[in-house]
Amino acid sequence: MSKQLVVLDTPADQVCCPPIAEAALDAAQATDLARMFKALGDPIRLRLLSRITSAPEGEICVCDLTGDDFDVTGPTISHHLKTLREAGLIEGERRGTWVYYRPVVENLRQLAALLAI
Amino acid sequence: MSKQLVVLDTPADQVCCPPIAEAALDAAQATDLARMFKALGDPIRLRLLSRITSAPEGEICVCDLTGDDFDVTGPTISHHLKTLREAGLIEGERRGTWVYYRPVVENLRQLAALLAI
DNA sequence: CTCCTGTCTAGATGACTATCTAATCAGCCG
DNA sequence: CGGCTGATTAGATAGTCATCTAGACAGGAG
Repeated sequence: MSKQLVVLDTPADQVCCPPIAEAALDAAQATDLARMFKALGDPIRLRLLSRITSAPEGEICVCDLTGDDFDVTGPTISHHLKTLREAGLIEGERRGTWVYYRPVVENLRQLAALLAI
Repeated sequence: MSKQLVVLDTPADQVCCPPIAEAALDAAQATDLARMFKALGDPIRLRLLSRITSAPEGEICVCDLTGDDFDVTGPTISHHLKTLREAGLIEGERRGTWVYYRPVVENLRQLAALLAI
């Protein structure tokens, strides 16, 4: 089995929807959107996302995320990054030795718009 | 043990924070905020919140949420409402026979602001 | 008071998740 | 190639969660 390490998987693209206060979500929309919110529902992932979105260059090296700031092991960080990636909130790219992550802005904006009251 | 059914519990008041893209969240802020996002991370809760926030009167009777739209039992709906309530996203009040829920607007707005990019 | 309806709590169960250690893959350097 | 570092995957385990059924509580009607 030749499973490759594919960092750039393209997931959950373009979900939808007006603000939740305007029209009731249907089940299918809710399922997609809940996947994204669920990914935000962990303190470590939220901090990772914050570090990624606030990176000055628009992206950040994983090597800058595995420092002592988060007191979990490297594989755990990697697991959380994968969760954020599969939710469509970030995307990653390997360049030589290092892997860089950046936010998927339109999906983050969509979540923000959804909560606008 | 005289545990009363208190629908109006006051939880998680006023958490904080500039947009995640402006400054990295610290661990304490992330914990509070993740609790709210986690509550949004379930399709049924997201739909419930949508129904509540989009209710024409600004609130909605639980009896209007336990219909056939959601194919889970009444207690499960009740459980999800409790989760949303304890996360500080909605608040409820009994008036006679019925219980009404309404959104906690400032907390929803806070989440939206947090995701602004 | 007694019955009925609406809503919630309690307890059980199966599924999922966060975390770890160990192992693997990718790329660089000598 | 052989070894080194960065990052991910695999597999195990303990804890959490969504859901159900059964039972309890609140309030109104007879």
